[in-house]
Amino acid sequence: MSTATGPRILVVDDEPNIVEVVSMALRYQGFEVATAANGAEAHAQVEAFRPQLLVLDVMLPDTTGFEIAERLGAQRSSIPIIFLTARDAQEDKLRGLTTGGDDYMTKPFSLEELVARIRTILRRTGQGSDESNRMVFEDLELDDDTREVLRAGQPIDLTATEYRLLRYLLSNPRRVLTRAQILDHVWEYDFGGDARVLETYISYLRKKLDAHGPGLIHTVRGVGYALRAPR
Amino acid sequence: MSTATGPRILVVDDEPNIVEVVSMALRYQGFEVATAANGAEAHAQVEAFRPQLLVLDVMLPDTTGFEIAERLGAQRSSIPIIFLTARDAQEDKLRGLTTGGDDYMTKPFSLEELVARIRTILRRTGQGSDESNRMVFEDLELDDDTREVLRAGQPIDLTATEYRLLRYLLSNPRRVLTRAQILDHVWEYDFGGDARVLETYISYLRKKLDAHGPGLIHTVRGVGYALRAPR
DNA sequence: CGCTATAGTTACCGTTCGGTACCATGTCGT
DNA sequence: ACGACATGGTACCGAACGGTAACTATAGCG
Repeated sequence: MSTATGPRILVVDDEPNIVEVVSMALRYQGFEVATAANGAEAHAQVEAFRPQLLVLDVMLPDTTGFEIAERLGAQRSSIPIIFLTARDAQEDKLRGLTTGGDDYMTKPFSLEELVARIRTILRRTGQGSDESNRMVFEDLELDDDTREVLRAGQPIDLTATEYRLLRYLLSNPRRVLTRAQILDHVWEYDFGGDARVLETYISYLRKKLDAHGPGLIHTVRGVGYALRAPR
Repeated sequence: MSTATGPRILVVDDEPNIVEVVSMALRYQGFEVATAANGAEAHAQVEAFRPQLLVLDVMLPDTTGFEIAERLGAQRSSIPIIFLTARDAQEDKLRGLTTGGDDYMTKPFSLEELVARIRTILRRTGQGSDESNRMVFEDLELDDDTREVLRAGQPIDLTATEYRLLRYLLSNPRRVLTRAQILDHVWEYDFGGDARVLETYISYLRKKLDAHGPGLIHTVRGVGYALRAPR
């Protein structure tokens, strides 16, 4: 049912591309999304849109994400924030903020990672769905808290990229995902490298997953990949 | 929605950041939290919120924590207080108060420490959960009263920082904790130093813990650490 | 039946990340 | 005041990771 409105998220960034990419991804995930390109718009949108979570670029044309966070004052405690910052920014400033239930990510990030963090925070603050942090498909289980992956009860060790890829596949079981979709979600949004990496990592995943059972990752030639039950 | 209400705690401090950080941490721990920024608000909240414990900054804009404590009068005996004070403040005044079942901490403190003290006091006054003061994971035991740590029955000597770190890990068994989370909880909340310290202390802990058994602290590369059963 | 495009696998290398030993500073107790 | 110990910072090493590339396998199609 498409009328079920998901949690409201406000995305604030002055780079239109980021806003575009992020908000589309979040809408597709069922969130309600509003956007703002500067501090003034952000404050207006907080009033009008009443978001349950903010995705907030630290560097904005007219202010900083920190200032916005401060000016939110009392409401602040009920609106967690995910700060976006350049890779080399001093993390100390941010670190203090994460204790408040906030979090931060360094640009460029993967959308898969962002969605995962949003889900974690909303779950923690009880505003999200009471969905488990656990994804299951056939005899494959993935627990996002412990970061444990089990195939037929057997624990499987995955690297960070392998894990992101598998989680994305698991979040869209049976659906065929195109190469472009997977690259866009699992790799950093500005990844410009060879698209062949994907095949490599699919290969890695299959090797580790199928050591304990028949193949779950199905190739759809000319299109992409899909998670399907083995026959 | 399961709003299982934990013990009610009132946090009083005029620094919004402190209130923010502390109240979020306590809420996450399952406490019900109200806040106040000055003496007037504090008194009002004691009336309205009926907290079972106060976290009370000594220096407030309109009064001092001591005065608030005094004015609470008769109710006082049933509401223990944790005073917060700057490091170099006269600790003599505070020491007298701790005998009454109260406690004090100097800023900056670690959240892990604050939560531990709150738990201790609530347990003592019988208002807390009937949770044991003992944490156990596999063959690892930690007793918060005696500050004893046992691995496979063997006592292990830990320094203060090592102990806080281990306790935080034990309070989130199996869950992967990010570097930022650990630094935020185990080190003082304004710790801005090099995050490498963490690895150093993980190393110390492993050395001491794993002298009596297989590794319990598991590295999740690119993310953080988790307490896991050895396989 | 064989050619071509697409996918899979493996190997390799540069870089990053984590572990540990070592050192400087601070704190506490005697 | 001194010594011992805890804490935090630095440096260096090794391992793991990610991405590229080269080679192999396979499917689709004329």
